Amino acid sequence: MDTPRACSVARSLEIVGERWSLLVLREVLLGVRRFADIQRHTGAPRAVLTQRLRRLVDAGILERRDYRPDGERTRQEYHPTPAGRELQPVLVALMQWGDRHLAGPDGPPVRMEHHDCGGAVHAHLVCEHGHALPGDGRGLRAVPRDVGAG
Amino acid sequence: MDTPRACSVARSLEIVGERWSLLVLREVLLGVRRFADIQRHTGAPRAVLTQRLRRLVDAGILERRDYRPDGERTRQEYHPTPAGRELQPVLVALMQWGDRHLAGPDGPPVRMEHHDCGGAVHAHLVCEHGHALPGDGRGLRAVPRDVGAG
DNA sequence: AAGCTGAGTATGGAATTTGAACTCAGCGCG
DNA sequence: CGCGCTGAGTTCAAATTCCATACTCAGCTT
Repeated sequence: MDTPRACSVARSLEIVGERWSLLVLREVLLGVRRFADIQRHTGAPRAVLTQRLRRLVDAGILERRDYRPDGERTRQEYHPTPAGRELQPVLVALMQWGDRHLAGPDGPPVRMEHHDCGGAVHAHLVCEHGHALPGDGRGLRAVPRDVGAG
Repeated sequence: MDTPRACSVARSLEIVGERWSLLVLREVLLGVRRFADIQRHTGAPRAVLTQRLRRLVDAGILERRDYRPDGERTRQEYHPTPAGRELQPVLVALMQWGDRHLAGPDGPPVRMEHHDCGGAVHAHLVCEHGHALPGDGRGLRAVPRDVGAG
């Protein structure tokens, strides 16, 4: 068998794995809605940003809406869809890894906190029976479903 | 200020955000150690795989070791480091999103389970006081530490 | 009517990616 | 000892993608 492994990680990355995609999503989830602002905050070139936004909209991760600020003409803004919001754990996990391993002398630049209690939020691995797994994934087992004892 | 946002997501993606990097890591975490096998399972071109492996090693995510299978000469194999294992939550989060939103008719191709109890494992958002957040990140608040949005 | 601004398009050169071919080392066989 | 095989890359040209800069277009404000 020399076909690459069938895997949801690969499928997800085909959609959000291109450069800038996750940063665009980060901005939108932070509440930044407009093309120019997203461009400024991410640093993505405009042409690429156009492509990415289109792709994220097509994938059902963002939604493009018209709106009309006072004294301006109709603009477009990008909102997260439910599917887009469900990528939060990916962003939080990436962020906490970066915080741990790549933070500069000033420490993490952004803190994610629980709106209700102010506590720092982390992505944890938990099994359906409520057992917590360590952050390094020890105790985790991958079970392919189309290989082996078929 | 027109500099892009300082953010650990961006920093992490600078290291693991290139094409193939996370798939290579997935393989290594699944126990695939050798160049040719990683190449087969991911589908990455050899030249790119060489680059990515080197970069992951440089970043302290993988470690390259020599070993000697019976009847063969010395080979190299790639092992995850602790920092590499700490990316598990990222992979699990990506996988669960793909499972939910991109699974084909056969359902998810791989299942992550808790070695001790067999229960399905998920990446959850939890605050330090033990409060669980919903998977779509509602109740999550980002607090920048050096930038004001207005 | 002209100017300004947000949201893109157009464009051409630089950087990456790709697949296919090539290299190199060393073990097992004869 | 020389030969072929295999794993782990390296080289190379073509295709793709990325990037910076310049250009367009709509419509509100003056």
